[in-house]
Amino acid sequence: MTGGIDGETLRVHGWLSMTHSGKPSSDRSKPFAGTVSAREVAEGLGVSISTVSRAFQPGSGVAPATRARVLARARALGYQPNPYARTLITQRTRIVSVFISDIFNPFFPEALTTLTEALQRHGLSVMLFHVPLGLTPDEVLPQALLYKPECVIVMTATLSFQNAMAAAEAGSHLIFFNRYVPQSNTFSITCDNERGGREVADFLLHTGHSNMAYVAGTPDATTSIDRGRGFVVRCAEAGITVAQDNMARVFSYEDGYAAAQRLLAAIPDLDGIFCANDIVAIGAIDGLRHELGLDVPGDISVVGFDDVSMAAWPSHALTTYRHPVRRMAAATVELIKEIETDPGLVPVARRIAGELVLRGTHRSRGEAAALEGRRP
Amino acid sequence: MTGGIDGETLRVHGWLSMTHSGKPSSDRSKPFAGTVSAREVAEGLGVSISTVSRAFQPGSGVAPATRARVLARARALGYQPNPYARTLITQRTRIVSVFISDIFNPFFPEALTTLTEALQRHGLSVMLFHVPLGLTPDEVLPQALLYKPECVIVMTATLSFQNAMAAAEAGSHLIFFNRYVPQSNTFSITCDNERGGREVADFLLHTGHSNMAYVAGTPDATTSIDRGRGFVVRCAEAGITVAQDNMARVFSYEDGYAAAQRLLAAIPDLDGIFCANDIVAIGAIDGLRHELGLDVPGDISVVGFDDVSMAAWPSHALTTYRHPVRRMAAATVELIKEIETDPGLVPVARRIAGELVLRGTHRSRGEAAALEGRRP
DNA sequence: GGCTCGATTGCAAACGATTGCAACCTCGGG
DNA sequence: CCCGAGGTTGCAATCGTTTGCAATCGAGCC
Repeated sequence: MTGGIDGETLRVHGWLSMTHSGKPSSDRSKPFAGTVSAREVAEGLGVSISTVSRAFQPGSGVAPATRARVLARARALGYQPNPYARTLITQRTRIVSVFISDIFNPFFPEALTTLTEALQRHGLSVMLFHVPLGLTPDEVLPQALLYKPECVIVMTATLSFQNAMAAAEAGSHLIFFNRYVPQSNTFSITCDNERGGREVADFLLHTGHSNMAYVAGTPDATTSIDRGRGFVVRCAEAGITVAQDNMARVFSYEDGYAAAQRLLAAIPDLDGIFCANDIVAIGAIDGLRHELGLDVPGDISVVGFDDVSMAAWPSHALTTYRHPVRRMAAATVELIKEIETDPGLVPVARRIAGELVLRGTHRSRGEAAALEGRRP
Repeated sequence: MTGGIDGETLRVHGWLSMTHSGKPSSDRSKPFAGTVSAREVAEGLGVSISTVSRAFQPGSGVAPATRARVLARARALGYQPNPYARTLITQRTRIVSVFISDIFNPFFPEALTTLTEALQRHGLSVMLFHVPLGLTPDEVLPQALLYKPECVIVMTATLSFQNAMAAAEAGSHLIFFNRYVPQSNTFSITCDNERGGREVADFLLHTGHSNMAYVAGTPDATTSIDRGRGFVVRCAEAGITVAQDNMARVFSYEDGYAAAQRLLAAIPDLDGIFCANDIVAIGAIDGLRHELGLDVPGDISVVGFDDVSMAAWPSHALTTYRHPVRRMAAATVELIKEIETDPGLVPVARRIAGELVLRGTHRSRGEAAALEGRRP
C-alpha cells in the first residue's frame, strides 16, 4: 500500500476533456506529439545529438561532466531515447513475447504475472499473445515474430517444427515455460514434475496407501505425463501397480469429476488418487463426495499438484505439491541473461523442485491402518 | 482442435542444436538476421522500394498487376514491413498497453485473455505490464509510455493525476476496463454494476427475502461500490434496509469468510447475503457452513457476482450475476476503432449489462415462505 | 498529330536514434 | 617549443520504412 493511491489519485472533474477543447495537451492525432527528441535536448546544451546518445550508454566515452549536464536536461525535458529508432539501428528489441492459452487453471495467471513482473524488472517488455482454444500457436506466431522479440516464451501447447524454425530464423530464442518439447533440445523451465510425482508416491506409500490411481490431464502435456511417470514408477518400485485414468481431454474440473466415477466403478477399493493438477483434484474430490457419497480423506485420499490459492481454502484444504512459480520466473530471467551474454548458449532444460504441502485430503498412517479393508 | 497439434508438432531430435553448429540458421547474435527488407523484394522485381511499400497499403496508387507481383514475391521471401521503421515514420505504433495487478480473482485472467484475443484479432499488439501489490501503476507507467501505445488499458487501481496527464501528453488514450475514475471524464468499459446490484435485489426481494446484507470488496473499488449501491437502493425502495459489511480489504475468499461470521454475529436472523464478487461469496458460504454450521441455501441465501468458472462447480453451484466479459472486450475494441477514426472523441463511460444466473445458493419463493420465522 | 490528363512509378527527404571515424583539444614529456 | 597521446566530441552514414513531389508513360480527345 503506497498511500499515493488516495493522495493525488485522479479525481479532478473533467480534466481530460481539456485535451479536446484547448491547448493543455498537444495534438492528439499524433501519438508522438509532445515527445522530445535527442535533438531538442542537444540544442539547448550546445552539444551534438551523438553526445546525447552517448550520455545514455554506460560504456561510451563521454566526459563525466557532459554526461551529467545531458542527463539533467534530459530529465527536465522528459526525454528518453525512442525505442523504435534505437531498435532500428541496434537490432535489439528488448521485447519478449509470451504465449498463453485459454486459462482454466489458476496456476497460469499466477505464473504470468510473476513472470511478467520479473521480466519488466529486468527492463524487458512483455508482449502478450493469446492462443485461442482450437488454434495452434503457429497461427499467432507470425504476428509475434514481426516485432523480433529477443525470445518467445511459450506457456502453452507446442509449436510446429516449421514455426519453431521460423522463430530461430528470426533470431528469437524459444523458451518453453512449464512445458518442454521432449526430443527437441530447446530451452525450457519447468517444475521437476517427475520428482514431484515421486515425492507424492513416497508420501502416499509411507502413509499406508496400497491401491492407487493416477488421473492424467491433457493427454500430450508433458506436465501430466511426467507427474504420472514419477508417481507410477515409484509405486512400481514399491511393488504397487497404479491404475491410470487417461480419459481427460484437458486439465479441468469436469475431467476430474468424471474420472473419479470411472475409477471407482472399476476399482471399488481404491484408497488413494493422485491428480495431474489441483483443479482436476478438486473435481475428483467433488465427484467422490457428491456422486459417490464417499468421504475424503476418510474413505480415500486425494492429492493434487500446483498449490493454487484455492487449494488452501477450507472447503478444499487440498493436500498437494507446490509449483515453484517464483523460482521458475527467476530462473527464466536468469536464463535470458545468460542468453544475452552468450547467444550461442546450448539449449538446456531446467527443472526446479517444488515441495509437498500437507492439508486435509490425505489420511495419516494411523487412520489408513485402522481403516484397512473397511470397504469391500 | 486443429489437428495440426499432433501432425507436425516439434519432435525432431536435436533440430535446434543445428543453429549452434552450422548453417541452417543465420547468425544468432543479430535478432534481425535472416530478415528480408523491402529492398530485397524490390531488387528482384526491378521496382523501387516505394512501390513495395505502397503494395502493402490499401489505398495507395499501385497498378493492380504490380501489387500482385510484389505481394507474391514478398510472400515467397517471407517479407513483412518492419514495424519499427514503420512506426518511426508514421508515428503510429499499433500497440496497446494493458495494466494488470495481482490476480486473486479468476475474472481477470478471463478478461485479460478475451481482451487480448480481441485486440490481436484487430491487429493490435498487447504489451502487458504488471503492477505488483503495493505499487501504483504510476511506477510502471513510464516504461509503458516509452513505447507510445495508442492506448493504455487499465484493469487495475487508478492512476495519479500527474501520470494520467503524462499519458495524455504522450498521446496515449486512457481506457479503464472494469473500473472507472468517478469524477474524471475518461473512457471506461464496465459491467453495469449498479444495475446488476438492482437485479439481484429484485430477485432476492421477489423470492421473499427480507433481512439482507451486502458484503463489499476492496473499499474504493468502483465495482464494489456500484454493486452495493444498486442493491441497497433497490432494497430501500422496497422498504428494506440492508446491513453492509465494509471491512474487507480486498476481494478475497478470506474476506468473505470473515464477513459472514461478523454479519451473523450481529444479525442472527439474516436470510440473504449479496457479495461483491464470486470469490467473496464462496468465502462467505464456506464461513457460514464451516464456522457457523448453517445451511446454504436452507438457512440463508448467498448471491455472488461475476460468474467465474468455479461458480458452476457442483461444490459451489453459486447463484450469481454474470459479468459480460466477451461483450466488454468487444466494446473495448469498438471503442478503440472509434478513437482511431476520431482522436478527439469525447470520453465516455460505457456500461454493459450482465445477467442473473440461478444455481443453488438461493431459496426459491416457496421455501422462503415456508421457512419464515424458523430461526429466532 | 499534338496536347492534356490520369494513372504509375521513382527520387529523395524524412523519422530518431547509434556508431565508426576523423577532428579537435589539452597536457605532459622531450 | 613542438609533438604525440589520450580523451572528447562532432560528422555523417545507417537502420527500413513512408510519402510528397516530380517524372514518365500511355491513351483519349479534338
